Amino acid sequence: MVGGRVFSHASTFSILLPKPNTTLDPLFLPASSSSFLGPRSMVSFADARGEKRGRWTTSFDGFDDEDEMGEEEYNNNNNNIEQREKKRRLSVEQVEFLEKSFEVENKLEPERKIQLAKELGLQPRQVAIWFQNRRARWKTKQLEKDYESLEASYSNLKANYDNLLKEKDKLKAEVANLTEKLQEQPPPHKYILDSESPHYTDGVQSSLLLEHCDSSYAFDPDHSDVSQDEEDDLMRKTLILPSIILPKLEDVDYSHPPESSCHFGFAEEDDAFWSTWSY
DNA sequence: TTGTGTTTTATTGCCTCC
DNA sequence: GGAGGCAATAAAACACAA
Repeated sequence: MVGGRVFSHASTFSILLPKPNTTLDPLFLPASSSSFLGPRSMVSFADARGEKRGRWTTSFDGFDDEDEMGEEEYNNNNNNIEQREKKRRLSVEQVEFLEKSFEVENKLEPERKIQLAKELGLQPRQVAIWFQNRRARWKTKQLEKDYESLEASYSNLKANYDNLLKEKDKLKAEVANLTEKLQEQPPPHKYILDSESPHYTDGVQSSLLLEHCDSSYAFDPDHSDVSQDEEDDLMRKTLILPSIILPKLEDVDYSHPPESSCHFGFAEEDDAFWSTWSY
C-alpha cells in the first residue's frame, strides 16, 4: 500500500465538529441528540427521493448560512459552485460510530438508518451508502481471507500428497528389491511330474509334501512373472503327486505306521510323525 | 510540488423481493 | 412498480515518494 488514508483530515474537520457522544448505542440512537452534526459532513439532497434511475442527486444546498459552515467555506460556497459539489468525507467520529454500528449489524433497517442519520447529521441515503460500501469492503476482505485459507489448505494437502508419493516409490523399490532376491534363490525342491499322467491324484495327499517345497515361492501371490495358467500348471506339478508314488488316501491304512519300505517319499525322520499316530 | 497509488464517497444499472 | 441490495465505476480526498 503506497497511499492509504489515516484520517489526517480529521484535524481539519474536527474544528467544526462537536465532541461525539460516546455513550450512544450505535444500534439504537436517541433521536434527540445530534452529536455528530457538522457542516463538513452535511450533504443535502435536492430531493430525498430522486428520479427513477438517478435515485439520488447530490447538492450542497444544505448549507443554509455562514454560521453552519464557517466563513471560508461559506465564501467558497458562494464563489465556486463546482467546489461546493465536491464530496465530503465523513469525520473520524462519524466513521467510528458507523463502524461500531456495522459491527453490531451489517444490514440496515429503515428505522435504524433514520436514527443513525439523525444522530450523525447525515442524510439517510449517506448512511445507506456507507453501509453498502462497508459491506463491499467486508466482502473483499472476506474473500482475501478465504483465499488465504484455501491456499494454506492446498499447500498442506500437496505436501501430504508429495510425502505419500515418496513413500509409494520407496515401497515400490523395496518390492522390486525383494522380488529380485527371490528370483536369485535356487529353485525350490519340487516333485515335477507330468500332470497328464494316468495316476494323477487329488490334492489332499499331495499336501503332505508341502513341507518339502519352498512354499514361499510356490505361493508367492506377487510372482507376477508367471501367468495364471502357468501358475496353475506349476501348482499341479509341484503339489500333486501321482498315485504311482502316493497311494490314494482311501488306500492307506492309518491304523498303524507304514512300513519302512513305504514312506510315501518322506525321509526317515518323518517316522516320528507316525510314532505319534494313534486312534 | 507533482505524479501516482490507495481509499472513500457517491452514482448508475441491474436484479430481486414484496 | 417501488424499495433496496449489489457490482462496477467515477471522482474526490488523501498519502507518500521523488
